[in-house]
Amino acid sequence: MGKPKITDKRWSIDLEKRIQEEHYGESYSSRYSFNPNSEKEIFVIDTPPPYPSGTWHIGAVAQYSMIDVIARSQRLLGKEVYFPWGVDRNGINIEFTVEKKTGKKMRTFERGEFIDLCKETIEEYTQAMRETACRVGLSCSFESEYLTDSPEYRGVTQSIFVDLFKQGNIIEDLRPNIYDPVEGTTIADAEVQRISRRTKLCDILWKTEEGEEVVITTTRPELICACGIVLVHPEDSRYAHLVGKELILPLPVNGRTKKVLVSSHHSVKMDFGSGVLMVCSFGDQNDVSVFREFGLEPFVAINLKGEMTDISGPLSGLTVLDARKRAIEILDDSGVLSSIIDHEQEIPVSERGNNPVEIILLKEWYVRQTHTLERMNELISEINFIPPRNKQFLDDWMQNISIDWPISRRRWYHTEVPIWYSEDGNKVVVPPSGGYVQPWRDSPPSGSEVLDRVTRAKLGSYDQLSDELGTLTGEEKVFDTWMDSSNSNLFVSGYGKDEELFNRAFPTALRPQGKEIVRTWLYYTLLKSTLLLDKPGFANIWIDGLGMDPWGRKMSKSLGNGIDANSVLECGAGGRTGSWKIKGSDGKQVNLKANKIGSECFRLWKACDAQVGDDFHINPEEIEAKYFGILTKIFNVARFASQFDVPLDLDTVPSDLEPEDKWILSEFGQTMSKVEESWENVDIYNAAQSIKNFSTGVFPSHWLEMVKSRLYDGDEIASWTLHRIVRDILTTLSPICPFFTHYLSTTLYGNSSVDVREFPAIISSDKDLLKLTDSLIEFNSEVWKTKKDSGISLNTEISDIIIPEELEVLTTSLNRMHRIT
RNA sequence: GGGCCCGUGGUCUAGGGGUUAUGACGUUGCUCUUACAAAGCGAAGAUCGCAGGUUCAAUUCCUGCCGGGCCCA
Repeated sequence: MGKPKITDKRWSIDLEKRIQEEHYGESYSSRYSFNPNSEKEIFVIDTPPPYPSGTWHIGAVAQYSMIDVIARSQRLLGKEVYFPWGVDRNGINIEFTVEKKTGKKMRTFERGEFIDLCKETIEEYTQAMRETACRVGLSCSFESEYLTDSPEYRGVTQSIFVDLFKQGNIIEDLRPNIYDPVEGTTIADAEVQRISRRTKLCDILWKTEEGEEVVITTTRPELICACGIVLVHPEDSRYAHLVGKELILPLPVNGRTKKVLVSSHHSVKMDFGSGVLMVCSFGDQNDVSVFREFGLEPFVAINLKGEMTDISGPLSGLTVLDARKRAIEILDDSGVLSSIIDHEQEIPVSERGNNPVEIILLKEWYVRQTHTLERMNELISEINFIPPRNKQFLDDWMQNISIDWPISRRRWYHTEVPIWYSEDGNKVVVPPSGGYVQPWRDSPPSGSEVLDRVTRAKLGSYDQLSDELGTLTGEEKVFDTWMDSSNSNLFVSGYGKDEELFNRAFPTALRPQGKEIVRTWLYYTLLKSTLLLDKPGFANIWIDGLGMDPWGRKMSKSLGNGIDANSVLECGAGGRTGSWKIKGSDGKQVNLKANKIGSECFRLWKACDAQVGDDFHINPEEIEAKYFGILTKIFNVARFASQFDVPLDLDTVPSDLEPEDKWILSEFGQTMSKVEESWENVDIYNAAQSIKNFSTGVFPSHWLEMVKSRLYDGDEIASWTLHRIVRDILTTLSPICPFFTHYLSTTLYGNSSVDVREFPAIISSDKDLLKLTDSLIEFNSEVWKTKKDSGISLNTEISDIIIPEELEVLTTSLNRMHRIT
């Protein structure tokens, strides 16, 4: 026994930062890097590459820190873990940022210049994001960082496109697509959001050829020129006589018939407005399916700039909104506007630009998906979902898929569609796999292939046939960013570059992600695995809930309830406290304050406070109040232990353990089996709870109190038991609190618990001894209570205490502990 | 309009057909006992959202309703 080796009085954020800085030094990559040639079981985690956009959302950081817990716990179980660090940098977000910064729209730039600007800008954000990643303690392979806008990553996306194209699973076609006219690009179903908005609901008088008046209710009078059919419900007796007749369009049109047929269809809502529906190409998805069902030729009413075409007569050249106003004026002037009322309506907008979208006919590239859903479901059924119920999000989404996935976009800072067209348009040139091409400014590289554009039959090599193709046109369009993101599991598992690794590592061991991107990232990734390899993409899929504000609402800018990740992680550093102003549920501002949180407390909170898959409330005040004390407690247990000499051999169990030592080792054994099982099942919550309960509960309160006098007497057996348990607690807690346990274990034992690659051996689990626990706790409480009630301090001697029969084996220690005479 | 999740002491939360329902924070009383007052040891505090149903037995299963949230149309 001597002075405590641990000199700090308690855990602090400054100490945490000091350890962190040391940790991310030279030893870092040897600690956590991935060895693909390892004999151990390979465990590849397909981490979600975050998108750098200024600040990193606290909910996402919380989620990410739990992925780190999984990575570290799998290492502890002896697996060779690849925890990649990727950054998603393609996409319209960074284009918006650059547009905002420069005050100029993308298309006013030269394309190459704009791309360079995007790259520079995103680089700054990438750096900040990496710092936060380190601050929260991620044990990623930062040294092999991948960027989705790198030539290497984009090259993989492009070769997968070529493979799928040759297979026939990628096609080009002229179809109605969802289009964002402001940003000038097609978007996919998954990128559409709905917002509530006030619109004008117009009742318009139409006339049959015979002059009978019919009221049609619509929010889109400007689309009358694109009307292909008018529908009533088949059971609506009010309008049965109209079916088969023709109505005259109430607005002038250009270059099309002025009459449309009335028919019946079950999709019509009888009680909406007049119950008569005009179907135009294309107001919404229903219109698309009606046009398809009735075999109607669509009219092109809106062009790529979002302006009305010639067909709209007097509205021609106006934007959709202006055209709507003008249409209402014209209808009013001609006396056919019977009423106009304000109406609350959900309208579809683009997720990225928040612009109302239109459905227009466009020639785009598609990944075929409707034909393969059944096979996909079969493969998905082989995957383990954590928690199982969150598979529902995927099932729901897949049930509603009815059209192919449009993958081409008319933007710039994305991966280019790697294809060139021959002068006659009948042949295409695709690049060899491995490289990255930019067809809008490059010629096809040597080794490219020439294919028939329709049949995809190989016609020969580009090197031989280049003279016969005429002037090539490079594709100008780019890919949906999900086309890149959905290769992440292939990319990190070695697809196309390390076949041996890929065979061992695929299906990828784990896909961790939030439930909000099931319909995009998860779905598209699984689609690719099915089409390309006919395999399930993953062994396990871990779907976590979302970080919500302290009152259970989604954090968003408009609600003013967001919390910045760094403000929580830095809370308490250098004596600074944290303070957050958040709008409460009643709309009033609420002030939250905390003195110290940091990464270790933050991670402990997330691990202990929410079952995976549930949405979690983030309240910094609560994080500190509930979890900092636990760190203090464990810190002090370690500090207490540090005043007793560490036995030379902690691995060999002494033969002369006292009964109380055997008992606590059994209790500990039970905890450890539960923790090991939880780590194996990727069950962070139960692992965390078990460690926490043991190390702040029965271990210090009962066992430690019982053996204190033995320890002070220099009893080596008690000291062995103490150090063995403390060492193993630190080891098993290290996935959750890596810096905290690193510091304590290094100081006490000279080895860091974050370097352990084998789960600690379980010493004992004697069922008979475990039975003692309840009566021991009860007995101790009674003695403490008795002393308290009689107003004597705990170290005062007491007599007349009878030790229960079942605790007889512990008599000596209990007598010394309570000073029973 | 549809789907999914949730509703357990003041707050957050575990659990799950069957003896007095888990834990934490907060509240409160006592205690600076050779690790720990940024702590310890006690205490109080819950008709498990409401109404039905199944059952010998429901907080747990079922139905409906109410409330909150997320997603989709």
